[in-house]
Amino acid sequence: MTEQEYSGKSSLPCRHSVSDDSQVPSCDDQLVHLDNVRQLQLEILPIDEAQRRAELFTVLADPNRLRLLSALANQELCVCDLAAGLKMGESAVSHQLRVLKSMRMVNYRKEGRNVYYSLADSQAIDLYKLICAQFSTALKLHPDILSG
Amino acid sequence: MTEQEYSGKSSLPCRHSVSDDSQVPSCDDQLVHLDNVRQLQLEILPIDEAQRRAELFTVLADPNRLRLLSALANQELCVCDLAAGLKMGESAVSHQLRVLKSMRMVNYRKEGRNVYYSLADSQAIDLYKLICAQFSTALKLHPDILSG
DNA sequence: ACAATATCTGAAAGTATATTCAGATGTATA
DNA sequence: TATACATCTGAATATACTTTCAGATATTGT
Repeated sequence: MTEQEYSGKSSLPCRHSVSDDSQVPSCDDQLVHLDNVRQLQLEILPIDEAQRRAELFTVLADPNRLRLLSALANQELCVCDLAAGLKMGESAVSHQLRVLKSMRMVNYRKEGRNVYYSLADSQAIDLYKLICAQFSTALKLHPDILSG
Repeated sequence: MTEQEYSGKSSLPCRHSVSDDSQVPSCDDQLVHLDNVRQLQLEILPIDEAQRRAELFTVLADPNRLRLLSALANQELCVCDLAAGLKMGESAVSHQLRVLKSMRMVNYRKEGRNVYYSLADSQAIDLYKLICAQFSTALKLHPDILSG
């Protein structure tokens, strides 16, 4: 996850063989290599945007957080019911809800001793719902997705 | 990421107050609480499917892997050009390509000393492309997504 | 005020992940 | 064969993440 300038021993251009009419990128000599790399750098997802996208995927990369979101998709729920429903400790649920809250994916509402959480109305949740829809569609077409 | 049965000190049902006509789930007494939890468990994403989805998101949760995928979206590339283009060490690129390969997200083709990688034609990549399309659409609608 | 309850918080422990380094493998070329 | 090169691999290090534990905070009811 570090983004420091790469300065390892292999920063020199490689010089692998290539046919002239090839569609394959080549680095026969330093100039061509540098041109290819510069061209690549224009097309590649910029680091800061890659970082932002990766942060969203990081939040979605935990099965318990996915289950929390799926539980809240139907109704607002308090911490203790979420903990019981997911068979998680209440402290663990609270920690994970804080992660979701920091990404503006859930809202909370205090009522007496309880705190009710619900899906937020945010851009991150919009994207999450779209992804979920894609998952459902893909799963219907290919029930063995990601396992076969 | 452990999925062991929860057996902590707080597994007893909570008993928070509730109004009778409430849409809010209640756990006034043990029976209602258990019913709610059982109902919840029917609606929540099952653990094994949450695990599978989380594994895909885990692969997407690293900025360098997202950048590798974006580079390969346009053309097949060898390890050294990817390393130069992304300013990563070649060993790091190789390690990450192995992760992508294990999820069947990239193919490789050996040509002499070089190994050319390209996006695979797999269900995981289909889903990745759909997610990318959603990202692009959402980003066009909301340029400040995930940061505002 | 006191006890019980629901939630939150921070530290600790265990696990997972990413990169680097050193060296191994396999290929092309002099 | 010997050298250079591209890639891979495994160990080591550093960082990040998840859960648990103990205790803090806040609210309700006696």
